[in-house]
Amino acid sequence: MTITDQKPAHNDRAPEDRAQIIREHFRNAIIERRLAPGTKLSESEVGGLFDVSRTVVRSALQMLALEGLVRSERNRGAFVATPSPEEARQIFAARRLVEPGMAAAACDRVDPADIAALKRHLRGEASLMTERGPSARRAEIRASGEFHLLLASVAGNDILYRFLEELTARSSLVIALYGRSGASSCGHDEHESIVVALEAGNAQRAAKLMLQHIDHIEADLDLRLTEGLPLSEALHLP
Amino acid sequence: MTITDQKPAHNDRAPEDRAQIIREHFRNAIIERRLAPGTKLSESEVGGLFDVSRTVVRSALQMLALEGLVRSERNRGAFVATPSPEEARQIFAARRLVEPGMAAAACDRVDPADIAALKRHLRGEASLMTERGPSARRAEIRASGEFHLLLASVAGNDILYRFLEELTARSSLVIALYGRSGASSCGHDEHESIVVALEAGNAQRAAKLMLQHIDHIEADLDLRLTEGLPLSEALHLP
DNA sequence: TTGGCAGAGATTGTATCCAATCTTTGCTAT
DNA sequence: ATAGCAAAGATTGGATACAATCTCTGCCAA
Repeated sequence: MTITDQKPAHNDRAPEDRAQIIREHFRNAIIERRLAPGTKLSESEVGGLFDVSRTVVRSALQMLALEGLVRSERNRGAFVATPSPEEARQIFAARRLVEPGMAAAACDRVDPADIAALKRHLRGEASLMTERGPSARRAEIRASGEFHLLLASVAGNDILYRFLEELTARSSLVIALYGRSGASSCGHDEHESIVVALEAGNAQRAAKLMLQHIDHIEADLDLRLTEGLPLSEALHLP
Repeated sequence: MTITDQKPAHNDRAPEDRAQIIREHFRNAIIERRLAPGTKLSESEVGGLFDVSRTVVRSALQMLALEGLVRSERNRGAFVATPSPEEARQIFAARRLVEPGMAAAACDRVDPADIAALKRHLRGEASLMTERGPSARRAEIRASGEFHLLLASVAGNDILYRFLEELTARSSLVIALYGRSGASSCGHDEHESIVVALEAGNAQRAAKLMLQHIDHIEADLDLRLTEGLPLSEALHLP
């Protein structure tokens, strides 16, 4: 897998902030696992692909580094992040801390239009699960994370939304590295039951289901592998 | 108040990442309210003060913008952020969601050395409260936020620590704008009682006290003032 | 054969230069 | 006198050029 998989942005109607556009392209590529952890992101190469100078590429890479999606080493370059098992644990600990309360908050503010949007999303997830092929798989991974973001937007807190954007994206990296079953589709009906709780206005139940859901995602990980072997991280390099 | 209050970094033993150094200087200046919300941060001027090119200043400002401490307007420049009342509410909502659980987590992982560090911090806060002068006030504001960060480091989750760094810094801006009593010292004994709960290993009580503490900080704010008057934000400019 | 060293090539870090945009100032016409 | 407009100045956005650092390759010696 190389960064050449990345489609260049055609800037015909986007005169504003090209760095942001590049950032989003990489974000999507990382979430959908078209870019493997550890992939080198050369400034010149990226600049060539998007037809911009290194200046704007550096800006995009800096944003991605602050989000934890990219690891940037001085005088060495930028690489798609490879979260350690410890980092993975912290990511899910943060999600366990934030998301149940957020689901409860969403429950208090949800309106019929939100419910409709959530159900529409569930139908999309379901139809993706029936499709075959790697493209559908990618879309499924992506949709699974977006459910959590949709919930965050219902809760109506931009700051938490941004935080969860970071956490879900990094979770995708973690699942790519340590996921056992490969597909993270296991949780679809859990999404569904959370929406049911939301529709019923049962905040406590929504929070509890969300906590269980996160636990299930984390339970599918195998974080033992490189445990206590700091040098083994390097062995992941192709 | 101008950005000239900022002391330049002498880079004699810091050959690495000057942008990071500049970022931290601004972070501290904003937290300690030496830089007022809305202050213009001109790239040339900052570059002159730190004796670096605009390139590295831009990098620092971009980091600060992503943290929410600086608002960056295209072709206009960067300004110290002026959080809206709604933004302030979201910041404290996020803190209410995160910090009680974090206090509980800290309770489970705390060791005697942590307790000692926390008590040392409390003594520092107490002694600052007795001192007079704006310098002591600044240090007090800063120390008050650092208590929460200290707790986050006890909880041992780097990701939450970074998130809370952002939230406490932005809270400082909010208090500068909407704080009623000016001094945020009101909460010192609350810090103390949280440490007591921690020492007793009572996680539930620590969480409850933390929630109350955040509520008290927020209760000192007056968020009505500019409510519903979008244009009044501009009137804050000197 | 293996270890180390040196130099070439490649890549990042920073400064500077030019273009685009905004702001201000001063003039003109109503 | 005031509103509108235009040109000059200032500031940011982006590209390029140069410096610093790293990596890789090949040679030499043990």
